Amino acid sequence: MTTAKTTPSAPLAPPSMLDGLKRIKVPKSFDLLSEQLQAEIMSGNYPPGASLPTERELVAATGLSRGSVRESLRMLEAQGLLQTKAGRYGGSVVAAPTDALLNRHINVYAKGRSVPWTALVEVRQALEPTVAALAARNRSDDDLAELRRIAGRLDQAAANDVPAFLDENANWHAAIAAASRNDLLRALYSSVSGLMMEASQIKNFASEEIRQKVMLAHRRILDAIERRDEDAARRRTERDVQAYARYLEAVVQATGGFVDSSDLQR
Amino acid sequence: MTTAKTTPSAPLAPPSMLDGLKRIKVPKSFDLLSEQLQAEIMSGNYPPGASLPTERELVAATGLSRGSVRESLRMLEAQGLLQTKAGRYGGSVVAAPTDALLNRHINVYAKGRSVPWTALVEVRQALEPTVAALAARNRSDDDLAELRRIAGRLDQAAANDVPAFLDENANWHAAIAAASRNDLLRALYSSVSGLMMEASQIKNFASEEIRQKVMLAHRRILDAIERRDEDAARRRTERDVQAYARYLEAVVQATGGFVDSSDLQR
DNA sequence: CAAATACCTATGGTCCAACAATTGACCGCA
DNA sequence: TGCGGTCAATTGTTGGACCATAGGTATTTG
Repeated sequence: MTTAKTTPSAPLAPPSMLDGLKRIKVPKSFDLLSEQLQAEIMSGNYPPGASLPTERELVAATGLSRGSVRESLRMLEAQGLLQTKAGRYGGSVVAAPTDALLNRHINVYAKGRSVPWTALVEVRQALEPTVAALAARNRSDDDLAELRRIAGRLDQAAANDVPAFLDENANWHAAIAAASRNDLLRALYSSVSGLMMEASQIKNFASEEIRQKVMLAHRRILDAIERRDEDAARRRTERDVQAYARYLEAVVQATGGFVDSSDLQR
Repeated sequence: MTTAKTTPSAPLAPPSMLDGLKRIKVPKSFDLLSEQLQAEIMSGNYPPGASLPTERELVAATGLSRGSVRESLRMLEAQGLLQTKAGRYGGSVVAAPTDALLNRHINVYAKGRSVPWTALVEVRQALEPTVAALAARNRSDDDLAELRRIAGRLDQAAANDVPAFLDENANWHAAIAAASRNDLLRALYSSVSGLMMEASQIKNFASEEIRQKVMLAHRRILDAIERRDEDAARRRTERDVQAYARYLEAVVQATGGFVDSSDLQR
């Protein structure tokens, strides 16, 4: 090393060899393989249903050990990209990511970051009016029939059966989301909605009065969806969601505490 | 076996032993462990930063082999719940799920399911007005300064530097999302927004005229955010997003084709 | 001939043991 | 005090072996 390194009196600004260097991350073998496989799959060369090579073939192709190969496969499996079957003619098959998987990941994110309850309400506030509007636009007759059935069961349960009411309410939201005919929107909305429901149950949110209001609100929205009136569906949902948000705020004020998702943790 | 099994003339309705049985799914060891660890982490007993037992301790505690334990850890790592370091005093520590991870999962979902471009637009249409409104409500002075800087660079790039323009536009959206002070909303919006940007780039969407309109729209929204005018921010964003959607529809009509996310796949 | 049955075997699932690579802490020296 | 080397615990990776699973196929059976 030259003495210039530490002498402050160096005549020229010493061009350090360090300049061209950045943080070096040593990749792990299983990371490399899993990224490679993921790229391959997402490139479209392996559509859902396509079979991956067997573990032993991957071992031969990559030069890695079977353990490392398996760790890579587990990573893709955890992301919902793969599904693995044992036995002869088994193996790993490319899978279409499911709503349930995305739901889990959103759950992990929300709980892991302790996303406050208010934030969930805000996201719902953003999504639900559009969901309703799209449902009004794209619903099928079957969707409508299903919504009617759920609304009926909701009416029945509203009077005395709180658990059933909450359950049917969840079904209601899921059904509207399905009717919107937008996979991504449905998945996102269902996740957030489910997260909130969970919180509502814990907070014992379904008073008699609330249940009645929810019921009526659903009826009005159902009406708009039936008439395929997008604007009405959107406006009515906006109103309901805002009312809910205000009510929530009042409750938070009343209980004086800050309600966050840690309440969700059993 | 009794002969009654196949005789149709059995006097009584034969109460079959099969009645109480349902489909049995044999669990894999690594699935069991990973679920157990995930439950433990999400229960809050292990907040981000907490250390998990070492692999060999887990082996001792569970009776599984180290390979199975490692496969479990890889699954959690792929979900963003863990981060593992090698070396003495290394090991697995609980991590707070990052936006990047959720982004990846949403990408996997959208591309894996070939979510059409129009669906992305719809989700954006749902999220962006609320994002803008919340940004107007919750922005800090630093947020505002950052937005101003980006708007300035956007103006500069609009005339001739399309790549820089697209880049700064992405920054703009990210900055607004950050100013909304809602982690989940920010993560969801950034993901969807990024997905759309990618598509826009490929479709060569940034004509001179469009760039000018985008610039003006941003200026108007920036103004509303500066004045902390939630309603204005929401309304203006709604208008812009709708205009964008209509423009998109026109382009789709013109090209005559159906544009879906498979265009994103290289 | 048809149906039930018994193998057959390729594939993932699991375990074990060993060694390599990594990395923070510790210690000794100048 | 600061620097460098050593140490040791922990993950990373490999190889091999055997078990469990499950679809196909041949065989037996009626």
